[in-house]
Amino acid sequence: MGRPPCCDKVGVKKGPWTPEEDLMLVSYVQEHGPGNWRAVPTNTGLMRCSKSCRLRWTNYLRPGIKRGNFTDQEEKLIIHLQALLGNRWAAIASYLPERTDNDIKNYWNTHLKKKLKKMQAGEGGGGDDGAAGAASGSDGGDAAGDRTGGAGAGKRPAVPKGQWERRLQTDIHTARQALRDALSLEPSVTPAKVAPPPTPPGSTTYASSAENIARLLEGWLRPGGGKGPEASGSTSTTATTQQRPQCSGEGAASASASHSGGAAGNTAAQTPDYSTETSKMAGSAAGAGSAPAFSMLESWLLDDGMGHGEVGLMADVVPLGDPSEFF
DNA sequence: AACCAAGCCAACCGCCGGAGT
DNA sequence: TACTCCGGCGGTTGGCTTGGT
Repeated sequence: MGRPPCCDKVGVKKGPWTPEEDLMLVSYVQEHGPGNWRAVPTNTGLMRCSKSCRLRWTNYLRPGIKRGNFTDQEEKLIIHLQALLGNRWAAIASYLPERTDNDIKNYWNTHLKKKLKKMQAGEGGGGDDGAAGAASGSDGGDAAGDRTGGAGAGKRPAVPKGQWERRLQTDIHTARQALRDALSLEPSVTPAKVAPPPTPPGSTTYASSAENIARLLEGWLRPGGGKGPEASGSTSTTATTQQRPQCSGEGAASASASHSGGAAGNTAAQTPDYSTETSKMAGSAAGAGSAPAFSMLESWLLDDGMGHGEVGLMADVVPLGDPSEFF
């Protein structure tokens, strides 16, 4: 009812984030932990909407985020989960702790949708149709969102959150089965077989403090070093896939050590606790690829004992153990 | 070499539910 | 109980990049 906008539109900066802004945000989160986003712009001097800050953090600066290079297994997982859950990207993302819902959503919209369509067009198209089949069974990739909500704008599930979570829990077993099927279709696609994504050049260790981040950014901002500040607009691509993770992920890793629940911790899409991963990630950042993640996936699938309907299973499985196995 | 179209992705927008007062 | 605030989610868009002509 007449709720004011989350931030005044005047004097609020929009558009791509600059490295400086990222730095400010990361530094702030390091100090205070994520959450209380409302206070972020005022406390940091960022001319950004609180929402924008949160988004930037969760989609980009948060530790443990892997960008680009979706593996076959990830693809399959997404396809299956999408078939099961519809366009609940946050829920889907909770099964892929390294991915953000935005990333998954984008990937779905730009790649997977088409892929599935193609597969269906080519029908019978054997190959990986284990996955495709599952997806096509439900909604064929398009308009998937409608399967959930329907009501009104069709934006929300018709069921309240609690119910949705319960439903998700019951879906877990179905999901598992589907995943088992998918993976068993290609038993040869073992972690070892999956070519790890190329190691980003210069990915050594991570910033674990504001200082380090600053140092990283220094190189970043140096005119010679890549695209320079102006390119910040395109924090995208180049800077993104290579340098950014260094500063963001790790820098923030220690930050989240202090994140005391803040905003986190209610739904299935809950973000994992990164508090332990800081240094470990550094070591593994070098060449991990995604293979280990799928070892975890496999063990998750095989571990029938653990599944008492926990939501955010992967999130449970993943960060609590040894994160280094993951990244 | 220049132009155009398609693809991709980061960010924005609006809505909703939960928590707090 | 009613109201407000805040954070989260999914859909959509704008702008940059890449590929084709």
